[in-house]
Amino acid sequence: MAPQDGTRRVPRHREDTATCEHISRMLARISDKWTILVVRTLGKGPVRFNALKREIGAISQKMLSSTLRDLEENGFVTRTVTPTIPPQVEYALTDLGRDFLNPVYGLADWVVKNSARIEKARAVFAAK
Amino acid sequence: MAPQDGTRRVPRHREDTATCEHISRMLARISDKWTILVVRTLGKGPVRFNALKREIGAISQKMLSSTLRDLEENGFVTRTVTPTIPPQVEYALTDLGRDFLNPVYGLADWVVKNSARIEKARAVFAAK
DNA sequence: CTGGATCCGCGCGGATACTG
DNA sequence: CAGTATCCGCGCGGATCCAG
Repeated sequence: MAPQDGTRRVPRHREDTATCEHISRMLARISDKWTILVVRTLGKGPVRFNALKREIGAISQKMLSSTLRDLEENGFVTRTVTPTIPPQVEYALTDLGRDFLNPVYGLADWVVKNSARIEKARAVFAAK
Repeated sequence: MAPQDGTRRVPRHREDTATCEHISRMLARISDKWTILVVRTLGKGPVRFNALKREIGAISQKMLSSTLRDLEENGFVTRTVTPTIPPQVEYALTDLGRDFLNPVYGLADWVVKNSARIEKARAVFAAK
């Protein structure tokens, strides 16, 4: 990602518009207010539905199930049902899901490292 | 971002919930359907309002101006007005904005490289 | 315990008209 | 040219109720 050669570190124009929209859709998919929190919690290991809900806290059951369904649909999460009584459902990250965490954390690290700069910029702007 | 030591490449639990929500907010900010497209276009160099609009094509002027205002507020973009007649307004990325492109492209690259895996997973899920 | 079904308020984003 | 103002439809997400 970082430049290995001597060129400027300004990212050049790499992808066409169609690809860029594809990326936008992907970003929209992961930034729907809950996905990151869910994926991060699943990163700690397989969890059952209500444990997951308790861990996250603020999420409604509707949003949790729909978020998990999306993640499953995209191949980031597996859903394994044990048909006991009461039923038991465990969610876990797939290899793809764990792999996905790398670029996401790359972005997360950037946000953490630069939040001061952003806050400062926001303060400057607010003082206009 | 990639592990330099010998540990597993599975991302560990690094941030607390507050930080994670901060990141989610940041992600929401950049994935609002237009931000990536705008930032990417600005990455090619300073552009004036209507040129930007023409370049992107599908965006409405309301969304373009509000997207630009958000980017300016967060310190990713500068807005320079030349009070001629007719007026002239140029938008350009700041250092922070260009720097931000790095993790974004990191994620973009991942999406490009793994879109086949995702599409395949979606196909498998659709066949359920 | 694990959700689906339904209702509803709110905000995003598009369309249109107008201004300096 | 570079926007602001207004209206409006639609979908996200919360709350609640119900089912296997």
